Amino acid sequence: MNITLPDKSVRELPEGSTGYDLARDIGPGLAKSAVAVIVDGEKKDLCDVLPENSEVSIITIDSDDGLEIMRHTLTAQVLAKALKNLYPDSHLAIGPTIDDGFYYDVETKKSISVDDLSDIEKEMQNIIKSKSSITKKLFSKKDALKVFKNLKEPYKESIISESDQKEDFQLYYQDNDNFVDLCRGPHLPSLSFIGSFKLTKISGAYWKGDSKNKMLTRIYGTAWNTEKELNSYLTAIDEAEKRDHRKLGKEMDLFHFQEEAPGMVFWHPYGWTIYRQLQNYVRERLEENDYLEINTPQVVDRKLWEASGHWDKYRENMFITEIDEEHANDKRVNALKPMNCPCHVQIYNQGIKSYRDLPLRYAEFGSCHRYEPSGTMHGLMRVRGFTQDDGHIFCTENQIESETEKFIELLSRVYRDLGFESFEIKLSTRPEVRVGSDEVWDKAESALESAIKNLGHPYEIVEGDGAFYGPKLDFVLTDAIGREWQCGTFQADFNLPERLDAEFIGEDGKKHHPVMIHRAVLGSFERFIGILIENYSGKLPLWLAPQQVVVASIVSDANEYVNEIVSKLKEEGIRCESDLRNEKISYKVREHSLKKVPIIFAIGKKEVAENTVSVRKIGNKDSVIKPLSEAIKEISKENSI
RNA sequence: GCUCAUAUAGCUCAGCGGUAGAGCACUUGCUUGGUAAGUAAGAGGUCACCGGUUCAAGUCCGGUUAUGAGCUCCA
Repeated sequence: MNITLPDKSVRELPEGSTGYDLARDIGPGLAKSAVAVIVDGEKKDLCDVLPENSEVSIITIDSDDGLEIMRHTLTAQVLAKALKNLYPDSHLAIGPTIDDGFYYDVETKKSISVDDLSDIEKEMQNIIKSKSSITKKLFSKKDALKVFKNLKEPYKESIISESDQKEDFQLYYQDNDNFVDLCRGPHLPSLSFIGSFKLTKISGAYWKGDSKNKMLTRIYGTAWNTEKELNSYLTAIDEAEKRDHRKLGKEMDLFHFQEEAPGMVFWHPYGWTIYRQLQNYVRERLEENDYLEINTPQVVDRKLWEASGHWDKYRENMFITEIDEEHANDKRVNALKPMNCPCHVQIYNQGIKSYRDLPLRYAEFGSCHRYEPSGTMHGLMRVRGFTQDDGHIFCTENQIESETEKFIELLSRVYRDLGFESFEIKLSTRPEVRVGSDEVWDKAESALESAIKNLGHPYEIVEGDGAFYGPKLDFVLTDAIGREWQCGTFQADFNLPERLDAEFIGEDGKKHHPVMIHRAVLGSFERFIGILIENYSGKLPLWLAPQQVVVASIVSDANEYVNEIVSKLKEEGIRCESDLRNEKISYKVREHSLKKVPIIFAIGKKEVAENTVSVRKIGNKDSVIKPLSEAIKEISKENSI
């Protein structure tokens, strides 16, 4: 039979040849490192018989596909077997690969904890030492079910019985052993290909990801071809932990949380300075873009939430308050606003609006509260009390496109200024359940899409992921270590203006409902500041840094000059402090460097005599001596963006 | 909300049945030192909260709250 290789060359092999035979035919080196094959685009085991006239490429252990297969074999054949050896009464569920590693879900009688991981690792090493080869057999549905019924593996049974497949269930075996795993494969031909690995964490996970189902134990691990790669991965994880905003927030004295107000931020002076800088910056951009800043109540009667539909659909996420009878004659039920939109419509609804008033852009730094489930909170990233850089644009259908363009331009400017050079756009289109006619949806979706196209920005369409009230754009930025954060959003809404009776008088003299666009660039100040801290590892750009300059004396004779410098810097609007403590300069430098102060002035006898400053910038080991006036000029320049 | 873990001095952590410990930070003394930790002394804790076991509980057990890692959720 003839097999076509990736370079289009054709090889002739005897009937019934396998991927391994092909590899051996090409060369002994390849045969040694081959772990699987891709047959007509599908990954197959090396032991599978190749079909006539197929296109085949060989996966070697050192390729990305090879690594993934190794991780897969490690979890399904080694971790699973180790678990069965150590906990014979456990039931195996599934064991897929993920980025950088793998996990296995298992149900155990006795709960497994992190302390058990090293024992499990040891058992895995024992299994790997056997260097067993892995073989597979094909079973019919009926026979496969029988096998797993005998093995008392209900999850495997359920996978098989729910499959549409009738024949060819693949069961994998190791030498001289009764361990069996059901798997779509492919697997390594032998355990000798397993590289370096480490079990990393343990947690619960619902069977099939459904919170109604039983919770299983999930064991996570990471695996690499070499010890070196494993170590550099583990180091990278440590580095990421070092920039955790919760840790840096404590070290830099930015904010804290406490038990009495879970999920609500206590902003310290330095943290609040960052917040204010960011807010001032956004406010300037909003003013440039013809937004009108407003402010609306935080505690609002349930009647409004009933009218907006939130009471029905969102109540379990709302903080509800009751006013006690001592304080009010009739008992009222209020809710802390989880969103600003209904309140913005109330402002829109004051007075009659004409088509000439549109588009009307309201913006609010809206303080919102949402009762997030307890397990979902995470530092500044997911909180219960937060402030959105929220805005609502009331416009006609015809104005959606130009408003979209204007918004994307605003957002790109903001992200660029904040240090995020690129972002992705996701366009979510109509879901199954929705309000509004198809005609309106057609119009809105194409308005959003052509706005992005006009600006030449790449985008991705997510079919059916729009809200029930309209299509939306999501903006995802990438941080310094490659993580993605969905921050900006732009959502057309055909529902709320109608529900809350927002109207305008059109050119035809008749009343119409405007389209309402919900939009945010940062999303929430709290979360965005968390992202900024992590992106910069706490070393914020000068204009955002809470303390911009610390002026530290080297000898106490310089104290007077230090105070003079501080007041001059303050006159220039530079945030600075003096450090006159009775400590050595290296001690002061170390301390302020750890607090990520961007600029340290060290002032000794020489500087006093020459009216200069010794400037040390964060990240630099060297300092530069320059005249005070020059130093101030440079900092002021860098400070204005 | 679910699973597992954690909660001891301002911070980072040790102690794991016999009436609290380290390093750093803090205060004071000495030191005036040139770019990432000068030195000595001192002060600082209802061991998250509530209950139980025990002659005796940070220490063992149960509950509550918060936090962490995941899962689920984020109209």
